[in-house]
Amino acid sequence: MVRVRFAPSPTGKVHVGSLRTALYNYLYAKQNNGQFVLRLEDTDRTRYEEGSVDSLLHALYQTKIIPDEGLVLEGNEIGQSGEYGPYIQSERLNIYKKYIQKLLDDGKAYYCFCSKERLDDLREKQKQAGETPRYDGHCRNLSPQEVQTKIDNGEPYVIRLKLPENQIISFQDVIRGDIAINTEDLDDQVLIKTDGFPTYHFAVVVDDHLMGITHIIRGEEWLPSTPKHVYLYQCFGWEEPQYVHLPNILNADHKKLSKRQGDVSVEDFLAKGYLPEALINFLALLGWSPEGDQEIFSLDELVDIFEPERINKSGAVFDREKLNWMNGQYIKKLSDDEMVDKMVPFLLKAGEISSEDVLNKKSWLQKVAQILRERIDYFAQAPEELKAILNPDFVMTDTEEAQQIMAADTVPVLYQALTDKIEAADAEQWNAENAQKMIKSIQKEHKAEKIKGKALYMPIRLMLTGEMHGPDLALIMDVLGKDECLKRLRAYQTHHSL
RNA sequence: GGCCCCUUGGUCAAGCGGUUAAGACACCGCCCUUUCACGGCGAUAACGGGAGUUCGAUUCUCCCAGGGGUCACCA
Repeated sequence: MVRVRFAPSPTGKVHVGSLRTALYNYLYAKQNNGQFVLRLEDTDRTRYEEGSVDSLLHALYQTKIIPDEGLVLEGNEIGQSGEYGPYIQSERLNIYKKYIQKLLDDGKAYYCFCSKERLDDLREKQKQAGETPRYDGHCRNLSPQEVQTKIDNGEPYVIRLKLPENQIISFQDVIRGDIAINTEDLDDQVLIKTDGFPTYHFAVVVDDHLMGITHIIRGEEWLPSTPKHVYLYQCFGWEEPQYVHLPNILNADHKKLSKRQGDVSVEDFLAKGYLPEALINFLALLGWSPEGDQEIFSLDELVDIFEPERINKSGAVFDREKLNWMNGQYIKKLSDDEMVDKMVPFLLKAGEISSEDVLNKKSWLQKVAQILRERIDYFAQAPEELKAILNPDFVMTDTEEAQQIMAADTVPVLYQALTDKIEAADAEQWNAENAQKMIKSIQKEHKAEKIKGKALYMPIRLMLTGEMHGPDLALIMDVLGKDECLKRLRAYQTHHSL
């Protein structure tokens, strides 16, 4: 039975790198009919951020990386489900107490009364001497009596792991193979802090074992401390899990992707109108690739073809361009209704449409959405893309080229012809097809003036939208409607006295 | 600095001793087209370096270099 877990800390919004870790865990669990557990590692109360559990759950549920066990969403409430709870580490303090006692009894851990000042001082001296900062074992061999006296005196203490000297600890990583580290290069890690909370290194081992976790799929930054975890498993006589250390996700500068450099949280990407499916698809292929050339995969397909053995060893740069492309692929496949649903919030927020429009102009919105579909990578681009069409108070582009086009002596003729046609048009029959016919008929009727091609379309485009570029003119006219077209034409005329 | 991990085009990557070293994104060019976008076609572009092993190394071994991670009572 495969059991995996995703165990983030509630320290803010969920990072896309974390989402990838969660995804790989999820994929592996699903393809093996195992369980995907969500546990909260909240042993550092100083870093706790309000609301992060909420955003964690929502990020996971929106992207469909839904936990089978542990922290789950029950309706809109956060709950815990499963037989191995509690799944929040701060609720498991008594459990850690029990297991640390066993370590203490076996002489595998010891009390340490060193003050923060002494430790800082020590570290500083070691650094200056060019040595690797490391605990010097000051309290390693205190007698039970000394320990008892200090505890009775109320001296604060931590409990440290008593690492054996000069011993090789080795383990297997599914991606990287054999890894061996000498305990001389490791520190007597603090297991229990002064406040009685466990550190990550202790809690993770106890919990993973107690929760029956078989595979630990996590970020590469944990690789150097894994020997400590392995040693703890050995101390307890527990079966070690399989380790899978994922390569980092990098910035363009090849540094670890960090919050300092733009948006990196799942929430940010979704808020920009990236589709959850696309984000998942992109993340899945960052650091892993299946056989073959296919690149667009649903979550279910990913479950089928995921192979941890094919995960790459080296870090992968998070390429926004490729994500944009992929998201665009997903947008192109959206239905009209889905397009409208996704697009509307962004247009509303930008004030390009009103909530009345949303209620009353469904088919109109669908036309707008169709125009939009092939033109954006993510929905936050929608207002800008549609601005020239939706905003009646657009500003005319004043490039030299545009001015030249509008200075042509065919423009007044064209203006008049178009205005006449539109006025004569049946508002009931107003659509893209008829708009196109209108333009074509102008071309036919003004062969003599050579009003065709660019000289025909570009002035119309400029008069109606103020822009030289944009969607098909007939589509624009359709969306604008008869009255708005006339209004814009006349506005142009009054401003430029044709 | 110690330790650990990594190293194929700008980016993601395939490759697992013998290949004209895939494919995708980006970039550039052409086509489609009233413009832009979409789409289609095409071009440029890579095995970090040095020793081995081998008939033959991108692929195996070692060394070096470069990059990253980690050295907390943070995870």
